[in-house]
Amino acid sequence: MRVLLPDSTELELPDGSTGLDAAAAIGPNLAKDAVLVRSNGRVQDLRLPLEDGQPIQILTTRDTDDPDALYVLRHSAAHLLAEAVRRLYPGTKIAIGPPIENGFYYDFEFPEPIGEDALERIEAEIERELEEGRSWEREEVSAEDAKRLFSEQGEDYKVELVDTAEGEISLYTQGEFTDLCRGPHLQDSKPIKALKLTGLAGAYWRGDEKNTQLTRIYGTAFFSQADLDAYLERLEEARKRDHRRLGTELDLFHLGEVSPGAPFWHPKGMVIWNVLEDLRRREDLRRGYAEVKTPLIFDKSLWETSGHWEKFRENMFLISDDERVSGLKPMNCPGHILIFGNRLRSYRELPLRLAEAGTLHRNELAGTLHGLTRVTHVTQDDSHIFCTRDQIEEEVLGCLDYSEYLYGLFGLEFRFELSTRPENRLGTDEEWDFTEGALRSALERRGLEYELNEGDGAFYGPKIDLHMTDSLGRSWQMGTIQLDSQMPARFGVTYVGPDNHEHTPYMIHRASFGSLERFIGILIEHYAGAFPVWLAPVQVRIIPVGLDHRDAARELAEKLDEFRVEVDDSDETVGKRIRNAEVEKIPYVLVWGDKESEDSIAVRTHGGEQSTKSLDELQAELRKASSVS
RNA sequence: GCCGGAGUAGCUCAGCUGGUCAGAGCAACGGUUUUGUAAACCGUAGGCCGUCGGUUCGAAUCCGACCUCCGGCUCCA
Repeated sequence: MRVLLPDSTELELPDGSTGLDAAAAIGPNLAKDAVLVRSNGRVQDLRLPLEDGQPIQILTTRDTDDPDALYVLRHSAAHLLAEAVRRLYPGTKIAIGPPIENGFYYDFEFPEPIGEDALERIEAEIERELEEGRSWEREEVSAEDAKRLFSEQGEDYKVELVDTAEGEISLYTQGEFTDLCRGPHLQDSKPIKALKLTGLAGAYWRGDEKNTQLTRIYGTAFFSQADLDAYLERLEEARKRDHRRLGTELDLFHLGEVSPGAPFWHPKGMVIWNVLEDLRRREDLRRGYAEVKTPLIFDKSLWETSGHWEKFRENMFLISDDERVSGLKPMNCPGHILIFGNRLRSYRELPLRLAEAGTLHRNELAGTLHGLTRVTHVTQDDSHIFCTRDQIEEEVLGCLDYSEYLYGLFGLEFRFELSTRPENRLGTDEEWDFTEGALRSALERRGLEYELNEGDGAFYGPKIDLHMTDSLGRSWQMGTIQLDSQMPARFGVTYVGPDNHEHTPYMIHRASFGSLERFIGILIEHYAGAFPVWLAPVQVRIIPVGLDHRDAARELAEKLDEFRVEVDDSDETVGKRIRNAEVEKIPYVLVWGDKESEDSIAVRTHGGEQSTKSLDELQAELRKASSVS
């Protein structure tokens, strides 16, 4: 057999050769340092036979940044973790332990609960394993043998995994520890030069909260101590971007115990909020949305009609007095449907696009709140488009365009997900074929890449969600486009078609920012608090050098009053006031003293760059920087 | 809701093997200084040590419950 090497040369090998054989044929050092084989984008264990005629690439311990090489390293590290836990805590059952982005974890069922201090002990045990050295043996067995092995060991979770496994069953053994595993793995533990256990958490077996909760131990591993140090440093840097921290430092908002999950917006945070609101209002107008406002509180009967009483009551804040039970709205759709249904509608009015930055309240499960990105007081830039079947695709395209335009303004990176019919759903299969097809077709017509999220749609229809990642790598759902063929029918709203008959409209739920709170949280992290001029709460700060310059500084501020300008004439040195402006991340600082005039203003931008500009030049520059789009 | 942590001045944190343990820096306030591109100097004030209960002669410190926050799981915009 022969394989193709990355430099395009061919390598002749005996039939049935493995990746390790290939590496050895090239050189003994390569064989020693090899961690896995990559072929056509697929990774493969070194111990497995190669396919004839295929290109291969041997990854080694020197590929320290390669995600595949790191995955293998961390996967093997997870097995060391499991071995250590089993030795230290007899009777512990092991579940699964995959590599993940930035590390790995392993899930266990401990006989007794463990605390965080256990991590040190376990880490020490892994260090001991590393000093001793471990090597991995791969073995393929029948499902029956695998089940026998694991049931003898009392490893119920592994037995269950064998039952649901597809394809070959393979085992990896290191030392006295054998695990069910598809691989690939390292040859031995030498490449694991740095390892750290990073956390402890509860996690449900197979991700289902109805199952038993296991204890998950998180860790990470690298090919060198320097890489681990660099990773920890990056984490620390990311923490500095955390919007919760910056929200306090920049005096944008605060959260208080008296109203969990409901932000108090401070003046500076409110500036950003209003810039976004203005932007949204302008775009809604431009794109043919009509703004409405609907009540916060609705009688229970409305929620029964909408289905929220049945499906969403757990997440609703309820109010009751002697007279009646009401609920604070968790969504705007019922209100908008009531506006649509308030009088007879004609097909000539469609598509009817109603928009509202509505205040919603959602009583989230304790333990899920998170700064601005997960709140109980949610402000959605919500709109509902009532349209005919034929209009759906065009409207979805319009929503996609809206989202891409908005996120483009901020230079945000995001990804689309298409969620399709869930098991628990309303409507016929034909209906779902049509609605899913319409969303897919709109995505494809715009040439957008998207991930398919099968079975994750709403009970009333499929949806396209826009997802983003925060500074610590957590993924958040932002905007959403949901196609709904059920809600209008539940409310019995109709329009009169050209055939003079009544028809039920389709409804598209669309939010572009998603929630203003979450969006601002993400924005703070995206800019690390250093907002561009058009978003910055304070755009320009003027610092008079001495007492004599105060009046001139105020005059200058007046000439720049189309911008958000402040004069800092506090009794501090110039150096201190500059520092304060830098710490507050104000984009423009103007120092005004004896040397300055309207023809020559000392300009300092955030970060320290200095220049001299005339008032006209400065105004032109600021106008450009503060305009949206 | 579940698992593991944590809650001490406005902020960041020390004190937490029970007994001068109510502490520091920054911020605030007062005074001196009038400043030229990231921190002038001196002083003052500020805390029911998250809340409630228990153990003890004595609790910020030990125990319990609750609240909130942090890291995850689940759920979600």
